[in-house]
Amino acid sequence: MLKNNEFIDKLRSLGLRPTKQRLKICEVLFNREKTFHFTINDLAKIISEKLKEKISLATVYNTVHAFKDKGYLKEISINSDKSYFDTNITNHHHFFDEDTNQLIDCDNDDIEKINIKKNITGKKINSIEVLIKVASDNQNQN
Amino acid sequence: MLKNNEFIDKLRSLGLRPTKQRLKICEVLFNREKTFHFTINDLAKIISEKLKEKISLATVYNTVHAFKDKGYLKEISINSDKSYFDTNITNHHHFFDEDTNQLIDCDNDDIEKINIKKNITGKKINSIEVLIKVASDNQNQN
DNA sequence: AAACTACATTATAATTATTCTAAACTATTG
DNA sequence: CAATAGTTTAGAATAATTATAATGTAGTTT
Repeated sequence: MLKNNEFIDKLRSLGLRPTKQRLKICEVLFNREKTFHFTINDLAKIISEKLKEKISLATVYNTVHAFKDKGYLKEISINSDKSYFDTNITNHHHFFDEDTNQLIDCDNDDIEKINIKKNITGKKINSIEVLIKVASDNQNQN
Repeated sequence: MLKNNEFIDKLRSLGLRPTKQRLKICEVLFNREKTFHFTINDLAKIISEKLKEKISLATVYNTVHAFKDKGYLKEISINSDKSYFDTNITNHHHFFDEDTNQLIDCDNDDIEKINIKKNITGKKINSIEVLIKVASDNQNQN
């Protein structure tokens, strides 16, 4: 359970002012056992249900994007009409359960190192993301 | 250069009626040397510029989704406000150039086989997609 | 601590991507 | 060629996200 002061320091170190709203959002996002995968809408819903005072949807968007830009959150590549974010900012990959539309972290140790033999000239690799789509192991699968 | 008859046969084999609109879209998508990465909007623009007769945007959506559902197109997972599609339906991976927002096919031989040691129980793996984000190789990179 | 300034928050409007609707149209089958 | 099931269409509807511009607040200066 992180303390408020820790969030204040963290935000300051990122060059973000520790406002009331941002601290609340930190609590919701980072006071968890497991990493958290969410859409802006998920987050807004949690906030509006848990918290007495409301936070404007625009602020939720602003905050999530500020956190992402500063590397405090990670955006995940799945094809979806919404954007997914992840509180786990370490290099890791994902399973995507097509039955339930759920994202599941994939331990880095569970995938053998990915070796890219050829790169685009003049470019450096910023990230390598693997998305493993899974579905229930039945017949008549599409 | 594929002939109209080939598209007609292909569509029939997929259980899709070969309509005038679908055949035009086939020409735009599949009469190319290289595989083609596009958004619906890209495609709609090409159609409206190249073709005399217009195709309704709804039809472009319908067609692309029909093609995708039948496995004649592939949808690519990148984080974006739009969906990207690919005329290359074989198993392959992508580079995403963050400078230009361009998708580039990654030859399967250019990535060593990806070994997943642990899977989700009761689920089968439908696909493994790797997205390698690259950007220009300068200092002061974010 | 008052005043200042740059950054944040807010409600709302605007925009963008996509899906829905229901009427008109057309490919296929008998 | 008539019937019908699948398609196309324009436009409305929805959903996610971004822009706007006024108000508020954190951090700094005096």
